[in-house]
Amino acid sequence: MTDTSPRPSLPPALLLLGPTASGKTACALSLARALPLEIISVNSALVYRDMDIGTAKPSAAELAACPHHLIDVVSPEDAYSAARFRADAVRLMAEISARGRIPLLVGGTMLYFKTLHDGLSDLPPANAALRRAIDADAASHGWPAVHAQLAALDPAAAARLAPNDAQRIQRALEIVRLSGRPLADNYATREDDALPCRLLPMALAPADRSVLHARIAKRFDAMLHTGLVNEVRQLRRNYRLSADMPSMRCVGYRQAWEYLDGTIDYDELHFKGIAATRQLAKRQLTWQRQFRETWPSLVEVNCLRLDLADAIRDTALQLLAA
RNA sequence: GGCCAGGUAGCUCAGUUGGUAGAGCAGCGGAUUGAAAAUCCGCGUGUCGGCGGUUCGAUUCCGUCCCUGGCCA
Repeated sequence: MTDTSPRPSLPPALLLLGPTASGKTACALSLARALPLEIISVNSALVYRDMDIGTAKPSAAELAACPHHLIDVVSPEDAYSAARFRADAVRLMAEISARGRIPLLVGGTMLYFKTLHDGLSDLPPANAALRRAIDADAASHGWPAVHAQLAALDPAAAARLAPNDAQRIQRALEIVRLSGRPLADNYATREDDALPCRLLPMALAPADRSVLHARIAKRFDAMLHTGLVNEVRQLRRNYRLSADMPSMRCVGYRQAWEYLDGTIDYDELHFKGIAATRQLAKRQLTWQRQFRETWPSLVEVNCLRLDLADAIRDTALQLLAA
């Protein structure tokens, strides 16, 4: 389960990862024309229904061109998770392989890819009531105080976290309280659901960051012209949403939310939306550098080359033949 | 053309009672186990508009020129 090296006994699964705006969707559709694929989306934003423009969700025609999975599977009011992704992806890979087709896992949520490659520990799931209590505590005393509480319960866990890392402090405290054991003990027990496929990973990376930045700006402009603000207006009307929900923290949606609240003006929406997207791309590329070092079989392709779709198709065919 | 206010980091600005300067944002690097498009950590030398002058020393004071904005002609 922690190995991407060839295991001929298992059927193959192609992986295609890359930063936002690197051309993953087009490559995936091109691959689907050449191979009997089903696509599994590896994207924490595409899971949300009615969030189409800001997530650059594939069009209805594109979705119809090839079976897609893990798109539009939850309400914007709900949370998805890395663990749920892994379970869903493992099940889907097995089902698709059993149909005699090849799973293509494509997306930019790098933690999700990591859960496939490295697996997860057997941890207690999120507990809404406990999280609410911790949030309330942090609101009145500050996260450093919550961090100090964690330090009293589990010094080693606290030592690994910055006093302001709200999300991880909350999760660590949640795990320690629910399990009654230190975080390290929890991490030591691994889930034992082995992958049903051998992973053949491909990555898109830009040879020149500034070109990716230009694409990001152009695409965000297009989203605004296509009606991103109106999409968020509809979401606010049709769902019971708040700014701190995972769906409304997505790039573009957070800024559109602030714009609709009147906190920022249109120019700021434009600037901050593009900046947030660039920052996302940077974090994704940091993950990819790490994958490059730890996944010996990872094949990287420059996403700025003009014959990208052909290059990816050829790479995939080579990996499958090997 | 005259008067006034400005010209300091990629952007918006602070500051130095004369000892060559610092915030926010952007950017860059890193971390990342059920919220991850999240969350957090680290990184600031820039002819302080140009040229002269005063001074041991000028980004700071003086002169002059250039540029920007406003008001008046």
